[in-house]
Amino acid sequence: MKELPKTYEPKAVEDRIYKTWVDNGYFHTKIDKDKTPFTVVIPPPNVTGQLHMGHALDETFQDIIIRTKRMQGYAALWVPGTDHAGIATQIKVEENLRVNENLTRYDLGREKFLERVWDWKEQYGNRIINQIKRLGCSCDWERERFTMDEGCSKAVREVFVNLYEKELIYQDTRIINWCPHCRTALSDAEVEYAEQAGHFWHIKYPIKDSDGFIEVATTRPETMLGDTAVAVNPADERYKDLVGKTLILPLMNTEIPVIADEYVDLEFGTGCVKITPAHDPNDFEVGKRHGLKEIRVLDDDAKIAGTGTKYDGMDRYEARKAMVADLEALGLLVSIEDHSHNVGQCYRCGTTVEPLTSKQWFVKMEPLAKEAIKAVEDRDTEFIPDRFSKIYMHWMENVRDWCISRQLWWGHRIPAFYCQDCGETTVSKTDICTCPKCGGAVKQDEDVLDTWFSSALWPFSTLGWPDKTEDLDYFYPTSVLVTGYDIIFFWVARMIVSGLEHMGQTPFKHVYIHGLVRDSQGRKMSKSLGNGIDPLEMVDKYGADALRFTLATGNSPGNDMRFYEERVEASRNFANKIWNASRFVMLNLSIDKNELPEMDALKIEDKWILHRFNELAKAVNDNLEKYELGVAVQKLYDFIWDEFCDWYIELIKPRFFEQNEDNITAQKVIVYVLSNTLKLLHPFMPFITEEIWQALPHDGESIMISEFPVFDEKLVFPEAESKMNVIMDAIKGIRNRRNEMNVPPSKKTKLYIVTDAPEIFEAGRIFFEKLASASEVVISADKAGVPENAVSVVVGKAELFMPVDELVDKAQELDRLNKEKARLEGEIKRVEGKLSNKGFVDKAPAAVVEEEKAKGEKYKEMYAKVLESIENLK
RNA sequence: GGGCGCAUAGCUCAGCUGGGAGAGCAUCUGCCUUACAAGCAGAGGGUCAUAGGUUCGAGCCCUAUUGUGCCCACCA
Repeated sequence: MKELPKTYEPKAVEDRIYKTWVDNGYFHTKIDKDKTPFTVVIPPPNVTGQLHMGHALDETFQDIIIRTKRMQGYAALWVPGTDHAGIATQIKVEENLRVNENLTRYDLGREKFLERVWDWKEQYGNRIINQIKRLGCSCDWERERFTMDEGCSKAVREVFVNLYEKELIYQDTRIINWCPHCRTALSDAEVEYAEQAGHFWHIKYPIKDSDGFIEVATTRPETMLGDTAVAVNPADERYKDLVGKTLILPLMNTEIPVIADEYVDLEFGTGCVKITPAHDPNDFEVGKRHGLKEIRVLDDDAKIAGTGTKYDGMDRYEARKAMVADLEALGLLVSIEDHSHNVGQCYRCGTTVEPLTSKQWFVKMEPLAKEAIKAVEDRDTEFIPDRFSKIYMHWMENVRDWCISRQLWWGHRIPAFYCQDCGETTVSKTDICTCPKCGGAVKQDEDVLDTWFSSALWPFSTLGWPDKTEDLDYFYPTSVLVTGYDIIFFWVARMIVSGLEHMGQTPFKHVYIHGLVRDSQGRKMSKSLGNGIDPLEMVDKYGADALRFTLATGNSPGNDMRFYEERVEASRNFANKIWNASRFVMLNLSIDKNELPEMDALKIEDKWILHRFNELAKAVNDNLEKYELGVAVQKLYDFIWDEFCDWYIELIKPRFFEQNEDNITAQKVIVYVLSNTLKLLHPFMPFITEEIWQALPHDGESIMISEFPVFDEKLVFPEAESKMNVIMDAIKGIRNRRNEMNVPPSKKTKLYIVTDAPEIFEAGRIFFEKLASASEVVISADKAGVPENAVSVVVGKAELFMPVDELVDKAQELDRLNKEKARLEGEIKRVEGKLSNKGFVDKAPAAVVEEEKAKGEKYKEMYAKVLESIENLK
């Protein structure tokens, strides 16, 4: 047996073990008709950066699930990959270009620029994959995918053409969200709203051929250049006579009508709303209803343009300032109120987005959403926890058409071709050069698709769709999707839509939603705050197992978690505890097979630990089945530390240090329990469990492909359990008593056990010597032999006495006994109260009633003993 | 404006379908006991936010309230 170091050194084992797993092909999942498939597709990390704690959490959960299922005998497939992350990546590369070479993408041109992005993808895509590997993730690397690889690109075009042909994709000029910094359209989901302090400007719009005017209130005076009407509520008595009149639009000096529309709120502002159809979503709708012109006054950089005024060329905020000043000079500015309102911001760069009309491509959502709602209603897909299905439902029910075109270069180019001659639009799965209608030259649409368009296809594009592959047939639909609540709308919802539409089946049975990882103060980890903790740094310092354990523990689905280093340290300590317990086992091992001994040879403590282990196996299986990962791992922790290490190892030490038959039995039991516990723990802490398992007698090549333990009828020993509980309670009672009296462990005392259940205590005789500092154990039915000067401990089924050299302080002893007496009186009263309650006895389950009765008996027994002790003391 | 979380020991959080409140860290006491001081043996500390209700029985279910966080929403 090689000498094992006293502390576990993850660095020395992790890379080596991971390599063996990969080399032996354990991660690669083949189609196996004899097995049930269990499929997980990874939420592909963006190729923009590096692994952060959120990824670590996400990957850890997935790996726990997939490793469990693999050990349970499923054909468990975890498909890895990365996302091209359109805007995010393009911004990064452009930034890089600007800083290093002082160039813009326009300087390079589309083709050259895209080469640069591919270089970036190569570098950072690989980096993040390597980081995932360091966490120990058992992905099938032979199936690694990228959202812009050939297959995924093919899927994207297939979907685009299909939807176009079904008229579910269309092109139209509508009001969209525009990010002037990224210079692209955004979908509604990509806009984040933030409360901002602003103003309400009250402005006079003169009435034509009159010296009267209408007062409008606006938060965005600069858009007034594009006003094409002023609206009032038709029921508003104040303005009834003005409807149909003409106003002179200040600064522009054009004529605009006063119209009546229900949209206007009588109570709000002045009751008169300036209508700017080209720059406000509501006004756009009002404009449609009234046939108003849409006049765009802001260009793609959010500068005033095309108005023919002096404001042309000014930035939107600069123009606002200038215009307010001019209005004031003209005497048309009535007042400025403070007013805070919601402002939309680009989710990538934070720039205030501009609603404006633009020609874009859209997905018609309503018919698709219907199916997606039904799928969740019918529970074809279930959210864990369930409350997220409500959030999903609400979004789906109110979803608007999805703007999918982006004015970027990095992404899937829209497969639409415009004829230069006849103007025909052709949407095609393959590139075309000539117009199918007139034969003229065509030009492909310059724009690319929303990055989420390709992500939406991920569960089936990664399995080979649109080709009818065996993989697709076998592994689709996937089993569970693990992701954070922050991308339910972006991703989960759209995958469900796509899966139903193109595969006719929802893409996953379960959606396991987790929360965000926050810092110790509950703040979101972010680069700008500098409060992020690098998961790789934690792996370096404490090991991947410790990090994984930390992330899996004390966490429940859907809830955020706070992360701080001390927790990883505690996890590392746990790993070390396992290491040392195993070291102890190995240092004392003479057997070379892992097999249970004959049942007849088992001693009480063996039966107890086997029984406890068996209960653990059952619980862990149950919890994992219900995705209660945090509960499962907590139970493993408690079992290993408290029951296996602190009790079982201590209990068998006397046997271990003697070379007899007993010793072999103990060895067999401990090897069995340890190796099987390691199996249960393996999905959570893959490296250390493998390392130890390999060193123990074992069958098979690797713990990761061994069988996951389940409940075993043979290992049910309830009697041994309850007897051990009596013994352990007695030991704890003695320890407690000795500690109270400041008796050092080195000072052994004789122990008298007065009991009417001597067989239990006989079986535990040696434990009292080793674990309760007894120099000698005397078991008897009465107190005849117990010396005068002894302190007592009353436990279930027995009274224990320890003679001490020092004189016992009678007053103190009496005080303690009286307290104990009062406590027991309380307990007895409570139990009797319960048992005399007819409702309880009649309605509570029999087992619960029995339990109460047993407790009552025990307390009464103890009470009698305490009374007796008090008598004796007097 | 609507919806959804959370409120449990000093701190961070578990607590699975209702059957006498738990962990880690922190604090206090004693231990280098031949696996582990990254450890061992003990201890202290909680009217489970508040008020009602259902139930034989509520941290858990229902209602209301307070505090706090998040998501959604076109009030210019």
